[in-house]
Order: sequence, then structure tokens, then C-alpha cells
Amino acid sequence: MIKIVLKDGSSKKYKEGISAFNIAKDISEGLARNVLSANFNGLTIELSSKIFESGKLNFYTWNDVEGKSAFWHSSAHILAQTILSLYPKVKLTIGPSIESGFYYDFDLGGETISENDFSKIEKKFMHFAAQKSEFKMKFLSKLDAEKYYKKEKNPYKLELIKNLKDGEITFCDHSDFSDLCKGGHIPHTGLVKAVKLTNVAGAYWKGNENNKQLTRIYGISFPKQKLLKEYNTLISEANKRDHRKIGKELNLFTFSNRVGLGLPLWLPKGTDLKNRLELFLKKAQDKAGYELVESPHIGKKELYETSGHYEKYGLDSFQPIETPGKKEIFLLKPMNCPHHCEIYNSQSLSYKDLPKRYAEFGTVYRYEQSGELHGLTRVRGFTQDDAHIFCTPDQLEEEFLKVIDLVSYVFRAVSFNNFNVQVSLRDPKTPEKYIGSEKNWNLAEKAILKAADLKKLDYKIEYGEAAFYGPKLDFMVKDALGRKWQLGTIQVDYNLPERFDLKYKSKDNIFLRPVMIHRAPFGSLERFVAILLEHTSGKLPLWLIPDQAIILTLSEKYEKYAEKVLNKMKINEIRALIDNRNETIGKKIRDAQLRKYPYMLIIGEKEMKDDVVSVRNLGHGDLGSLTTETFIEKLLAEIKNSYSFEV
RNA sequence: GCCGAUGUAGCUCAGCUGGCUAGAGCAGCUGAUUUGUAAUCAGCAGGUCGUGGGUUCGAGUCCCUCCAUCGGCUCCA
Repeated sequence: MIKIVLKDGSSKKYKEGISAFNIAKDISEGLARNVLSANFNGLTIELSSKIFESGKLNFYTWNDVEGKSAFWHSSAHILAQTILSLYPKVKLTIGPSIESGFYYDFDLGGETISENDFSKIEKKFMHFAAQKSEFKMKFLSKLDAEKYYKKEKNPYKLELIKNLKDGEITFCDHSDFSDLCKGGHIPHTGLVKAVKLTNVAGAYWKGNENNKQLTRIYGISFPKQKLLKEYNTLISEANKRDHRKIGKELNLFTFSNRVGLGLPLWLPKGTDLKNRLELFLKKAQDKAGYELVESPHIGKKELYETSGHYEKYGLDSFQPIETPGKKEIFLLKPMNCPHHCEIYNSQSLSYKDLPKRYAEFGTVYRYEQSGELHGLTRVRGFTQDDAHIFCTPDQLEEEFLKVIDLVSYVFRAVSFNNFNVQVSLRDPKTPEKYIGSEKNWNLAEKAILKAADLKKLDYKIEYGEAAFYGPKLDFMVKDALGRKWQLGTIQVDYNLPERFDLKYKSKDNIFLRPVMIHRAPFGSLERFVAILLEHTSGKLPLWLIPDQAIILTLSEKYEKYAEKVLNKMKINEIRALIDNRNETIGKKIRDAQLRKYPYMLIIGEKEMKDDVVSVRNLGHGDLGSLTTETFIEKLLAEIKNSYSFEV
């Protein structure tokens, strides 16, 4: 007999060799119906796996991430089977589950698959799924596995097998389909009741640009038809929150081919919004002891050679600007750090002067490849809410912690509660990508990890995501469609101070090297606004929104009174405007609703006579009438409340 | 940059397998109306159908080039 401990801590005894599935069945019929995958002593196992020893057994259903990933990984197998049956010449590569759904990469060998083929593929997919074929794992010797794929003439699988140990190579079979696979499947294909192929894209083998480009087919599948419908609604709702769409609707920003791609043009309302965000951060930074500086939009090539940026990015970036006569070479400023280093260097500082916190809303230009541009989230010209803190090594920890506080303050102000913290470290496999000494990197990485621990941040380490001069603590926020974007970033840098020969005079009257923190709570104003719009679908926090109220006149007769009301609001620094067009009130309300003005003040004969306003709220509709003063009072309180994060 | 899709008026879209002077709604302009909580009515104006080339008696429609956009990949100081 073996003892099996379950998720809830309870345990039961079973005969050796019982399958995980039979244990599920023993627990309850319901579980047996819904169970998708299992985990024994920390390792993913098949439900059909027989268990011979005591241990901890977890079952997962659709409600668990593990259950979904088994479901989607299994779906990838069915997709591969489907594609192989429709396009017999394809070569299979890999097909994992992802956060929502799965994909499979194929070498189509000259054939193309487009979205037009999806319905045909989905139909065949469901045909295979309905056959309820069992997923069965089998061991193969390395030799046999190689033999199999040599016969299939599949170089990708052979490459994968090369890196696997003999004795650990498994295949998964279902129906007449077989694929190299390490396991983690649902019991049978019949559990997949709905599938939708979402897109087809090129993807490089092993993610390397120099490798062959394969065809990746993305899909998502469900155990119930209804869930697919829900998913479709969710996607179409998310598409409505696309910041590119909202930006157009609310007249915030635009792009022009004549100006150039990836170069946003901020319209008046958008500029207002952007300025308000800047002002908000300026105030917070002022309290936190930052000083504002400004640097020009271009800098001499030598500046970036000193910093190391030129070597790293020079050739792939915007090309140099040359002066006409005596040739001088300038580059568009791609980052502010070198300039701030020179500001630091313009004076002689002592330990008493540190930390120095130089902040700048610096507009920078980076040549992003055309395919990488994306609305306001990825552009070629953008404004960073940049600052560089120069401090003594002793001050580093405290300064770093303060910056974490500032970033979380900013995030709270706009209710970004769902963010992931990522510690971006070097990729130990590619040291050539980074500048500076091993010693400095270790110091910097340790400092970040320590600070993150002290702040009890729930972070994830990503290797290879560091900047070339130092590691980062990044705050990642998802957009409407669940794509992750880096907003806030804090970086520790021992290297630029060295390259710029920064120093300060110590207590002992010797020169020492300061440490530098790069930080940007928003990341860039452009990306921040984009994500903010997607999160709020344009209904921005009251303190931030460009227009807080709109006065709607019932007819042109009430213009004078409307202006009187507007004046009272302006005196109280409420941002409002009047719609005095020759339109019906219904029409004006509709327009105001679509423009997402938080408050509408309706003004007609009645209001003018009683010296009141009729208040309508974007979300709550008619709120009845109030005197202008009372309304202003209430609105001011609400604005202040939307600002309750104030420290 | 790479793979796939898309590109018709300021915006959202229609225009079947090539066939008269390319349509609609919204927005705009003009006029009427002076309005009570999500679209008042009428008229007008607006497009070299992304660009350049080709096939054809004839191209918005078919083919090629380039450009841009969208979804991915790669990249992201």
C-alpha cells in the first residue's frame, strides 16, 4: 500500500500501481470528469501514470493554470495532427501552451497557410478531437528517436533530441499521431469541445533571428462551447479599449506619414493630459528632493562613445547629423543619462552634496524597426520621465527604496494595481552584451535584489533582460489584450560613473566613485498614457482627465447663463467647457457621453430662473439639480478624493 | 527587418466572380427649428478607391513593386 497526500492535506491509502486518474475517480466522480492534469511530488505527470510510491498528489482542472496549460498543450498536439493531415509535407517543431491558448511552429516547406485556411483547419481539428483519442506517453531510446526523425527528415526534432539525455526521451501518441514530448496532457482529445485559431505569424526557430523562419499558428481551445463565446466577447470588448482607437475618439493624439512613422503628434487635449501627468510627477519629485535639469535634443558622437551607447546601438540607430563646414558629428539624443553625467561633472562635489537627483522630462529618439512600432506604446520619439540619482555606495540602498516608493505612489495615483515586478538581470550565457566589470555587475544585481526583498515585492527574475550597463527593476503592466509592457523602471549602474569618470570628495579628502540610479516611474509618457487609456477605456481619473465637466445648453438662449456657470467653475480651477451648438439636448448628451466627460451640466429656462444646474454623471445618469456652488463644492471634493493618494 | 492579413470621403463601412458619371451613415458647411437627459429636419459639399507599374476593349475589383496599418516573431539604451 502507498500513502497519497492530496492538495487539502488529507491522505488516503491505495494499492501500488494505481493510476492517478483512478485515484481521482476514487475521490469523486465529479473530479474524474473535470480533472485535466496532475502533479506528483512536484513533477507533472500524466493522469494515466501509475503510481508506485507514497507522495503528494495534486489534481488540476480548468480552473487551475496547470489544468489549462495541460489542456492547451494537448490542443497543440491535435493542431499538429491536423496540420500534418492537411499538409503532409510539413515538418513539426515545437508546440507549447501559452498564457492564453497555445501555438505550434511548423516548417511548411514552401507552402503557406493564411487566416483564410483557419475554418478548414478548425473543422478538421474538431473532427480529430471528437475521436476521443487517448494521449499515451512512451519512452524511446535516443537512437530510436533519432532514427524516427531521420526517417521523417526533420532537422528540428533531431536538434532537440541531440540535447536530450538517453533514457529521458519520451513521445506522446494519440490516434495515429506521434510527437516528441516531455508530457503533461489531458486524458483524451474528446475533452476539447471548441477551438479557435487566432492568428498565423512568422517565428524564428529557437527565437533566433538568424535561424529559419517557421510558421506559427496560434489558437485557443475550450472544454465548453460557451467558453469560446465568452472569450470572443472578451476580445471584442478589449478591442474597444485599444488606446489607438480611444486616442482618436477623444482627440488626444495622431500620427502622420508625412511627419514620419512612430512620431506621435499630441493634439491639444492629449498635450493637456500629458502636461498634467508631468506636473503631478514634478510635484512628487520636488518633495522627494529632485532637481529639474534640461539637456538638448542632440549630442556629439563622442558623448555616446564615452557612454558606450554608440558602440552598442550606433549602427542600428538614427544616423549622425553632420554640420556643414568644419565637420562635427552629432546624434539625436537616444537617452538622457550621458547628458546628466556631464551635468554632474560640471561641478566639483563632495559627499556632503550627495545624493544628487537630476530629473528631466527628456524627449529622446530611437530608431525602432518598423515592425516593432505600436501606437503610443512603441514609438521612435518619446518623452521619458527620466532622472539620475548620483549617490555614495552607502546611500544606494536607501535611495533605491525611495524610488520604489515613488513608483508605487505613481501607480497608485492612477489605480494600476495589477502590475508585475520583474528583476532584469544579465544573461550569463552572453557576457559580450554587457559593459563593465564582473564585480560592478554583482554589486548592482545584489543591490536590486536586496531592495526588492526589503520592499517585499513579489518579483520574477528574468535573465538577459538587463540594460547593457546595469540590471533593472521593471514594473510591467498589461494592456487591454494582455500584452505586457514595461512602464516604471529603476536601474543600478556602476559602469557609467566609471566611463564618465564621475567622482566626489570623501570625508577623508580622497576622490571616490558615485553610484548611479537611472529611474523613470512612467517609463515614457507615451506608453504610460497608452496603457492608462486601455485600463480606463478613456474614463480617466477625475484629477487627470482634460475636461471634468461640460455645460450643455438647452438652447442658444441660455448662453449667457452658461458662461456665468463656466466662470464660477474656472475660478475654482475646474476644467470645463460649453456645448452651445444648435442641437437638441439629447444629441448634446449623447455626444458628451461618447466623449466621456465625467459631468454634464444641463442648463435651460428652469435652471436659469432658479440659479441652479441640472447634473448628469457619465456613469450614473441624471442626478437632479443643485446650485452651481454646491455642485462645485461636491466636484472639488470628488476631485480631491480621486487624488487621495497624496502623501 | 521577417511572416501573414488589410488599405474605398475627416471617421465607420458597402461595392458579388472586372462592365454605365464609386455608394451609405456619422462628422463638416448652409438653412429651417430653439429644443428637457444617448442621434430634429432639409439641402450642399467632400474620394485621381494607399503608391507606381502591368494585364485587358474596359480595373476599386486581376498580377507585380513600393508605402502604411493590424496581428505575431526578432529587437527594445
